[in-house]
Amino acid sequence: MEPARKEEKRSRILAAAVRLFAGDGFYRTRIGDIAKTANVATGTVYTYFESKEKILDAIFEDSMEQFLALGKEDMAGAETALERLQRIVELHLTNLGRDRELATVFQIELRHSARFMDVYSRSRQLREYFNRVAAILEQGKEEGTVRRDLDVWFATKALFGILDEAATNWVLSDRNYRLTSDAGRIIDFALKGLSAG
Amino acid sequence: MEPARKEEKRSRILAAAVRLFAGDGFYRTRIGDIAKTANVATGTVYTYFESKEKILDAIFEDSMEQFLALGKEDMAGAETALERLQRIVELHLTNLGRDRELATVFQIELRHSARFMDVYSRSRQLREYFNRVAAILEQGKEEGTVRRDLDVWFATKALFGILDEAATNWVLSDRNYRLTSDAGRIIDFALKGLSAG
Amino acid sequence: MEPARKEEKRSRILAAAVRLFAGDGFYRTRIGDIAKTANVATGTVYTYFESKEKILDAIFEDSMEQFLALGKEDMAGAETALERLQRIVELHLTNLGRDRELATVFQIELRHSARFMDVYSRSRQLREYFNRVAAILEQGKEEGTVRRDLDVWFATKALFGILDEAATNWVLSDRNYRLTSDAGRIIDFALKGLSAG
Amino acid sequence: MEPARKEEKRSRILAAAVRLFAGDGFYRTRIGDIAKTANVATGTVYTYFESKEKILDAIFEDSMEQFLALGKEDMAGAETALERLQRIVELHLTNLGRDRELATVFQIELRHSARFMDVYSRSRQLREYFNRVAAILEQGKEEGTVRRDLDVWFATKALFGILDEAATNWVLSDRNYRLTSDAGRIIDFALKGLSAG
DNA sequence: GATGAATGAGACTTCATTCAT
DNA sequence: CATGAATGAAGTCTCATTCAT
Repeated sequence: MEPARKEEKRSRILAAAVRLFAGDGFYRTRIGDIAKTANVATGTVYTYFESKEKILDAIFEDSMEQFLALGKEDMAGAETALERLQRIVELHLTNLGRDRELATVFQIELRHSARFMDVYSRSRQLREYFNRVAAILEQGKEEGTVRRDLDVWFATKALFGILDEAATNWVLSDRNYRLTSDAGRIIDFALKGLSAG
Repeated sequence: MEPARKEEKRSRILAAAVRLFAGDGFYRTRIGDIAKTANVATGTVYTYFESKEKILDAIFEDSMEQFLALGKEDMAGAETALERLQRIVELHLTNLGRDRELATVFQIELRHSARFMDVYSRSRQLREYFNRVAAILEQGKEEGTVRRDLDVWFATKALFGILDEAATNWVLSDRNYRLTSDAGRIIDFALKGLSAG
Repeated sequence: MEPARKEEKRSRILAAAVRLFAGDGFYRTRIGDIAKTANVATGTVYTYFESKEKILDAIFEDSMEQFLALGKEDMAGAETALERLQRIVELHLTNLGRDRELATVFQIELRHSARFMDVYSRSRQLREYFNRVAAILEQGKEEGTVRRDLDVWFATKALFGILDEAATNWVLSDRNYRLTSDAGRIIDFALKGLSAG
Repeated sequence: MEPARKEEKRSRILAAAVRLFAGDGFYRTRIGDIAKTANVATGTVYTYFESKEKILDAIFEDSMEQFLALGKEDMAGAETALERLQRIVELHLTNLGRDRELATVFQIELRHSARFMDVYSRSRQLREYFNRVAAILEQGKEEGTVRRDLDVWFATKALFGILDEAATNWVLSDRNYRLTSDAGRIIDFALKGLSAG
């Protein structure tokens, strides 16, 4: 089979998995159902993925890779740290907000167990993402737009926590709003904090 | 059997479940193992809990209840919004930081699936917690220590996101630090934000 | 506890068992439910009966005993074989038709497995019953009202088969009719058969 | 897998189930034992049957279908109602008498509970059987060989009751006789009844 | 490479029975 | 005698994975 068709089949399996994981959860989704949804035979899934867990891994990796690539493009015109921060926040939200099912997998299904969490939190891609945010904050310090005494690594995690909470809330929400609509408030909070001073 | 002994057995089962859920994950933990760890027979677990999921529910509810009760006591001496905020942040971290296994269950195992997440995120206790934080921020607005234009509900969630991320990082971390040591940075970040201005 | 109260408790358990066996079937009925229905504790059931199966046995035996006793009384005025036959058929139907739940247990639940069937079919009481019917038929032969060439034992079983089928049909029927209303047709069929000659 | 091999495997499972249900009873037979006896893995049973109860259903349906088909063939040469009656009685007994284990399942295991009984007694196949017998009796009325005042439907059930009782007795009997040997007595009884007149 | 029937280990839950109180 | 919490063996069904075709 030519590579293009193979790749296409792999994608179909991955797409089916996202759909089903989001709907029924990782543990309740059966490989057979993924196969059926992807219009392949059960055994075929194993031609593309070693195990059910590896499918989850692949969803994470593929999506992160794509997200990081998008990030590179998207950052092109942004110069100042604040512009860049705004961009990266918007990208984070746009990216997750584009596909609720994928977002569900990211916000919930990828966090099944300590083992999973551990693997993902140590992943090259997530570290790369954190490094980019941290770099922006460092740049801000140099520019004088970010306060000198800020613990950059801590702030990076804090920002991630806020974005993550926003995304999870969106995924679980009954209301029908766009996730990106949170961008402004997130930036505002992150920059100025709560205090009146 | 006198109530005290019954209660004690229930606690033993719950404690065993926390230990095992934290170690092996919810799905990989067998009821039989919980029973063995709690020194009761398998069937006994079902005298106290309808199902494995109900055990998870009970861990959540008991711990949240205790946390909320603690919150009430602990807030006693705190008058100003900022004092109270400080207290509640410390309480959140102290409470989770006290027991790494329980924290693991809270930060990871309780987030198994959209269904679970949904149930927990809509729980009376979590809402009560959010309401308390929101009330503090409102108080701050009245005192003039919190800026007027702040979206209180959003800020509550953002703060929770930061605390949650800190807790999850602590749970997954190899380093041996006290979770409460993050309190200062969290307060600092939450109050002042990133920006230099 | 005085004997009367003991006996009464035993009866309550038996009555509860009949009700539940008829409704849910023997295997699906739990001892605990029988106890609850009888207003005693689970363990108490075991003071009166060795096991769940023994409860079934007791239902069979008690009811058969009562039926046979009734038979003796009831037969009093009947002299001729045909009168007696008529009486015994009516008694069979009246007795089962009186209590649909007990009838359900007799027609269905007592026939659970070859082992059960075997035990009941060899029971002293059932044999006694068959003997009485056979005796009536023998009497009929002597009187000249029953044909000489009849295989009495076979005819006894055949008659029982007809009664049994009628009872089972009644138990399973949706229609609301009295089981005794079959008596006439049964006697008619048994006496004259199908044939026109 | 070609259909023939699939069908063969299904049959093996069914045959194993008949053997074990007859020997140990439905409730005491484990799916794992059926599988072992049929030389397949436990899970394989579930490829062919949804549940243990469905296996029992399949035994009933397959056997009844075969019985009805046999009935059609066998009736070919019989013209008069009495010939046909004779044939159908013989067929009933031959069919059950051919395989004691299958007969045990039919006479005992299929009658587990009111629910089961209900389902089977309302089955298309059993009704078809009753209809055939009833049609024969009607034919007899027209021919003048069956008495005009006979309640045909009742007589059908009565005849079935006699056959059923004979079959059950055979299944439970220690003596080693052929079930068909009851045919003559059944016909005799059914035609002429008990009475001397 | 693709298929999907077969595998069989595994786990939750049930419930008859026991026994300390 | 009565209680009912505790026991733990048992069994159905599931499903990730394999492999012969």
